[in-house]
Amino acid sequence: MDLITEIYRRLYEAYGPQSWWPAETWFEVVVGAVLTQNTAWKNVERAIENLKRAGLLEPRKLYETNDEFVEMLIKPAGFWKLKARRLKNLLQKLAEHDFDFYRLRESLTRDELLSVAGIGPETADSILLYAFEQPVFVVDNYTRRIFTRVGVLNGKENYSQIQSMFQRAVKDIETMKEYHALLVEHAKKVCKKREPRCDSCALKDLCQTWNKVRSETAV
DNA sequence: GTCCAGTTAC
DNA sequence: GTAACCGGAC
Repeated sequence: MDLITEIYRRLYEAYGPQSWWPAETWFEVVVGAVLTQNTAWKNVERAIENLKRAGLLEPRKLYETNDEFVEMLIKPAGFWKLKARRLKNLLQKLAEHDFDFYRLRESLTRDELLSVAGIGPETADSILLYAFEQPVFVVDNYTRRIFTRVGVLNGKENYSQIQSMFQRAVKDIETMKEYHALLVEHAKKVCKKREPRCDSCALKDLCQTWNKVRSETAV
């Protein structure tokens, strides 16, 4: 069994099903994917709640709202001026498909998303996978951190190289959704940037970083 | 590498 | 105080 599959099994065993993305509608996934760029999810939740209360978590409504009002509502998520612009850019693209879920799911391509200013590979793939059920693996900073520490990556691979590696091992959409969610959970709870909790890590026996520390502190 | 630029964790 | 946060553009 390959390492990628084994790590999935370990994480699933440790954390259980995550049932991602945490959102009620496809459009909430889209908005959340933009707002969470380099931002703690807790702050994104506040921004989404503000949009929801204002009745703007609906594509046409948000598209027609002036930027200043949107900026005010999404402030808790940070980068507010930038992200209001990015949401508008993205909405303009969705408008080309009449904001229609089924039409978008049929015809919205990755290249189209990447052509939108402010939508990079991770945001595009999050939208494709979690909003429109397309089989793409989402690579984020957490994925890089965990697999670099374990020793599968050397830290110099680019996005598409890492994505290819996962997509060779994982084929079905549900596992792709679950795997990324489990990596996020693991990175937040255990494989943290500062003071990782290696002692309680489900991957420690597979992890180069952990084994290095162990061999150096052994008597 | 730097900017963006709010909120929490440490 | 400052590092970190489900990045992307320049």
